Amino acid sequence: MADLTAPAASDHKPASGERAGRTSEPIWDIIELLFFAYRDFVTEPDDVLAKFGFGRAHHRVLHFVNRNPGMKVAELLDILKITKQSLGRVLKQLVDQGYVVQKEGANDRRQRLLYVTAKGESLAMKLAGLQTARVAHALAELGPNAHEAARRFLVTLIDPDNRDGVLRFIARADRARRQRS
Amino acid sequence: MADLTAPAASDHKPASGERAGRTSEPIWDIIELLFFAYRDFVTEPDDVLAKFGFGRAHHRVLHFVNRNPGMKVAELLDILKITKQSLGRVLKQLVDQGYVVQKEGANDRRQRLLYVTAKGESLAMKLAGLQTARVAHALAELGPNAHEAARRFLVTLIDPDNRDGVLRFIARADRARRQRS
DNA sequence: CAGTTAGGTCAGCCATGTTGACATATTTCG
DNA sequence: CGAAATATGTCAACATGGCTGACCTAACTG
Repeated sequence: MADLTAPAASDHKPASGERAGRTSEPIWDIIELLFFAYRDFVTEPDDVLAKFGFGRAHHRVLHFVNRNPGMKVAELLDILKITKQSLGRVLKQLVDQGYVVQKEGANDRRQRLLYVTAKGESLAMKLAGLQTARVAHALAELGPNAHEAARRFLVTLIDPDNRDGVLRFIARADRARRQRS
Repeated sequence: MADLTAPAASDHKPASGERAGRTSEPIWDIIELLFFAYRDFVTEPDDVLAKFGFGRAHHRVLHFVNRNPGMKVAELLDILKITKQSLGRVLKQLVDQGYVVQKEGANDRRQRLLYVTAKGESLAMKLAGLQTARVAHALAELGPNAHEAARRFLVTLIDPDNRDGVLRFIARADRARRQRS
C-alpha cells in the first residue's frame, strides 16, 4: 500500500489552470479503484444469489424493496434506470417464489405497492450483511471520519440531477426503518 | 445533503460489541451510494461507446490496455476476472477495427502482447477524460485531502487477496506512463 | 365521458457473461 | 531430445439481463 500512496499523492499535477479537465492528466487511480472496488463489492452477494437461482438484478430489486416497503413500481424503475420489461422479468420471479408481494394501493388502486415477505427480508438482510461487513471492515481500518468522507465522496460522484432524489430516498428509507424498529 | 448526513451520522449504533458484523444494522448509505455512484460513473462512457458500436466490455479492455501497453492477455484476464472466451469476443472486435494491436512477445513468442493504436489511445483517453471530469469535480467540491481519503476507502474495499496486485498494477502503470511522457 | 396514468405482457433482439472441448505454437524440464 | 506445461485462440451452446416496439387492462382525473 505504501508503495502506491506516496508516488500517486506526490505525482498529481495541480488541477489549477486547466480548463474543464479537458487537457489534464486522467485521475487513473480513482477510476481504476472504483472498478476494482465495485467488482469485489458485488462478488460475494453474486455467489449467494447464484445458490438461489437469482442474479444481480434480483438483488437490486430485493434490496430496494426491502429498504422502502410499499414503494411504487414507478419509483423502483426510476432508481434502477431500467425498462419495466426488464424489471418485470425479475420481479415476477421474486413474486412467484415468495420473496416479494404486491398490494393494491389504498389511495390509488392502480398501484401495486411492493413489499418484501419475511423470506424476502431474510435474504435481503443476508446480502446487506455481506456488503456491510466489507464496508465496516474498510471503515474500521481507516479513521473515525472515514464514513463521512466516503459518503461525501460518493454523493458528489452522482449526477447532480439525481443527487437530491437519491439523498431523499436514503433519508426517507432511514426514517421509515427507524420507526419500524 | 444536510438532511441525510445528520441523522445517518448520529443514527449509527457503535460497532463495538457486535461479533462479525452479523447482528449490526447494515450500513445502508454506503451500500446504496456505491450503487448510485457507480451507475452514474459509467453512463457517460456507455453513451459514447454506443456511438462506436462498443459496450462496457470494450471500454474495460481498451482502458487497461491503454494504461498498460504491452500487457499479456493473461494479465488482462486476471484483472477483468472473465473467461478468455468472453475477452476474446470483444478483443477481436477491437483488433479488427484497429483500436488494439497484438505483438508477439520478444522473450516468449507464445505471448500476444497488447497495445493500443493511436486510434485506440484517442478513444481510451476520451473516455478517461469523461470519468476524470466527474471525479475531479467531486474532489474539487470536497477538501484537499479528499483524493487521498477516497483512494484509501476504495482500496480497503478491495479483497485483501487482490489488493496488493491491484496496487502493484496501478503503481506499475503510473511508472510506465511517467517514463513515456 | 375522454384522456391520462400505473402497470403488465408478448415477442424478439443484443451484449456479455458462462462451461466444455479442443487446437496450435512455444517454452521448459527431466 | 522428447514429454509436459504454458499462452493463446476458437467453436458451440447456453444464461442473464439489458433493450425496442406494440399492445392491453384498470383506474384515476378533468
